[in-house]
Order: sequence, then C-alpha cells, then structure tokens
Amino acid sequence: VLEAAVRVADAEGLPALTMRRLAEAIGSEAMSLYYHVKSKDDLLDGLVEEVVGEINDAVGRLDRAASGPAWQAAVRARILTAREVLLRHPWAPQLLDRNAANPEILGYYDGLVGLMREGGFTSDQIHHALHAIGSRALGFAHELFTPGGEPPGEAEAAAMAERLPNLTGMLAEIVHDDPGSTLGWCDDQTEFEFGLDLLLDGLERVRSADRPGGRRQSRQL
Amino acid sequence: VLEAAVRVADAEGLPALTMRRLAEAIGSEAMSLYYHVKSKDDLLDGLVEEVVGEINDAVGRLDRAASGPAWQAAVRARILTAREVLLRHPWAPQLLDRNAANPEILGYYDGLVGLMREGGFTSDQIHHALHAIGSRALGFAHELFTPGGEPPGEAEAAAMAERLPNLTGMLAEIVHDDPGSTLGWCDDQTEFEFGLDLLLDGLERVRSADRPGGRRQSRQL
DNA sequence: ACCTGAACACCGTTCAAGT
DNA sequence: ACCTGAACACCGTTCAAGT
Repeated sequence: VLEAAVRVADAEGLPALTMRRLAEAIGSEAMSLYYHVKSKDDLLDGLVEEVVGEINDAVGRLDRAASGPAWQAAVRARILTAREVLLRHPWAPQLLDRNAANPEILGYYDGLVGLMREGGFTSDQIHHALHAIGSRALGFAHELFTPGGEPPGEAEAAAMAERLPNLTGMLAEIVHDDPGSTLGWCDDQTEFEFGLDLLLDGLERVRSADRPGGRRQSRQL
Repeated sequence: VLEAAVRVADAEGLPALTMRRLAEAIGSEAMSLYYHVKSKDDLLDGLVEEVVGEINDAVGRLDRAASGPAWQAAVRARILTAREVLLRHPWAPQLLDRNAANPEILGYYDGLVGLMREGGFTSDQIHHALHAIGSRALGFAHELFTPGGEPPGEAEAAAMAERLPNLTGMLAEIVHDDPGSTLGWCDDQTEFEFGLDLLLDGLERVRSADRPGGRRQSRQL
C-alpha cells in the first residue's frame, strides 16, 4: 500500500499523490484507502517511515568495522548513504521536516549516537552535535535558491552588478577561474560534503578539546 | 495587500491563509485578489519577499562598524538578526525553501558576501561557505523531530531502552546532569548558535589556513 | 474483513459581467 | 482601473451501504 504511494511520488511528484490518483494506481477504485490508512496525514507519515526504513537498510549494509575511534569516517559514511537514498526520492526531504518521530527515524539517530559515544563524545556533546548537524544528519540540506531562469541581457546584467556588487563579483571570479562551467557551476554533492566535513571536523575539535578554541563553543559545552 | 496576508499567516497559520479567508480579512469580498496577484503561488512568493525585506530592514539597523577583520562577529550578528525576524513569522521558513530568488534574498546574500570578502575570503571560499551554511544563513534550521507526545509508561520506557540503547542512554545522562529540565530540555536558541558557531569557526580556520587541517577540506578548496 | 457510490465542505481559478 | 457572482474542476473526508 505504502509502496505504491512511494512509486507514485517517485514517478509523478508529491502534488500528484492524491487519494484518488493513488487509488487508481493501486487498482482499487477510490476511497477504499481509508480502510488501510486513517487519513492523508497518516499516509504521509507512513511514507517517511518507508523512506527512512530504506535508509536504515542501506546503512545496515555498510561496513560495521568502521567505528570506535574512526567515528568521523563512520558518521560521514552513514550520512552520505542516507543522502544517496534521498536522491532517489526527491520529494522526501520536504516531507521529512513534518517531524513525525517514527521508530525508523529514532533508530537512525540511535545509530549515530552510538557511533559518537564509541568515538569518545559525552552525552551533552552528542546532543549538541545532533542539533548542529540538523537535517544534514539524514542526508539533505535546504538550498535556498537554484540559479534557474534565463540569463540576463547586458542591460540587466549591468543593473544587477550595481545593485549586487559583491554577489556578481563573486560569480565573475568563479566563472573566470573555471570558464565553461557557467551552468551547473554548483556541484551539489561536493557542496554537501564540504558543509558536512566542516561540521564533523569542528565536532572532532570539540571532542579532543586540546585547545580551548572558539570562545562560544567552550562555554556551551 | 501582502501585509494583510502576513497578518493572517501570523495570526492563524499558513493553512488558514486561503484566498477566500484573505479576501475576508482584507474587506474585499472574494476573488478580487486576482487583480492584484497572478496566482496563489505568486502571492506566496510575495510573502517571502515581504519577510526577507523585514530581515533586510533589521539588518540595516545593525552597527555598520563591525566588518573588515571582524567578519565572523558581523556575519553572526546578521544571521541572528534574521533569526529574530523569522521567530516572529513561524510560517516563513516553510515558505522560504520554495526558493524564489527574489531581490530581497539576493540582497541579503550580497551583504553576506561583502562581509566575507572584506574579511579576506576568496570567491571560491565564499561560494562554498554559503552552501555550507545553507538555510542557517537566513536564520533557521530544520529540526527533525520535536520531543512531543505524552511521556511513556514504565513498560514502554523499558522496551524503548532496549530498542534505542544509545539514544535513551544519552537522554538519561543529560537529565541526570540537569534534573528538572525534562521538558524543554532543548534550548533552541543555544542549539542554533552552537551549530552556527561550529560552522563559522570552521570557516575562519579555512580562511586563515595556517594549518592544512582536515584532509577533505583542503582538497576541496 | 474489505470495498464502494454518492454526497459534503472546501480549494484555486476562469470568465463574463458589472461599476 | 477595479471589483464581483456564478460556475468549474479538483481536493480530503464521511457515511450508509454493499459483498
């Protein structure tokens, strides 16, 4: 039942996932769904459970050996695995922050907590770490805008350069260093890993705590 | 027109913001709205522009002096200011990642880029940094679950401890260290600042680059 | 136990028509 | 230029009724 819903969402997107459309895809005629599911909200909750279940399956297939002191590599591998699954279900992130605390999500986090505990973090540190990583822990981050739209003409480009000097300057330099990359100049995977490593490296620094480091950090832990 | 929509969303939430309800609030009788706005999507785009405009106004009132080498404090102040505005419009984050690249958002980012450029970052570094900070740049992060729901009974607690040993262990330790904080044990503001500083401190480390540091970081910049 | 048709209240949106 | 009523296609959901 839920699997059919996942297929419809994968193929036609989340807006197309209507009760009538889902019933059609399932062969059932119309509102028989309400026997299997309490409401549409209930169905959506089931969907996220399904997807996170798929993540947990994939995580389970990872090499168990990498834990203990190698916490950073292990956590990194898990999160990138989660990301792979979510890339196959582009509608899922949008659904994931309706924060239904289902067993699959809790199980996923329990695994992360375990890795970090073995790695030498205190409970407080782990708690803060989970908040800091946020939605990235499950393999996605909200991009705030995609470059989309048609390229501006000369006049508009000049006006834009005046209104947004820093942004256009940055773009110009990046394009200059790497011409031909005008579209698709953002490698999502690279950017995601950069942000993730920035956090994980920072957490490792917090854990080892050989130097007091950032002033606010040490206060809060 | 848009201001009325903001008021309705503030007062009754986003789901209550229907064309008919908005028309009622505005005094106009029903579908006169379609003269002022092309579609509901158009209206929502206008809403995010309105909110980010409010952020930009608040940012403009910040102390201009703090820039140059003090890039980190300046960026931090801007982002926390954005967060203050968004806390007054809890429905806005949800709307913000429908990524409409409106002038207000671009202007906000242009300001951030300017601060980081003055602070000594290269264009590539700034580009990666913006991706890394992600939605946090505008003052919000997606929490993946809120503790909600009624506390479990003894039997359920035992079952949960078995299924989620690491998570329950972490919670137990935290509660032990700070009893009486069982509910509301997550201070959102503190957690947000911790995650933000983790990123900003990491970026500062990347900028100064006195030590090669994390292996992946240096490769990607 | 599982499914169904008709119906209800509600959407966003169109369109021809009013001033 | 600005507003409006009636209507359309579509939602999620209820409910009494079928097997």
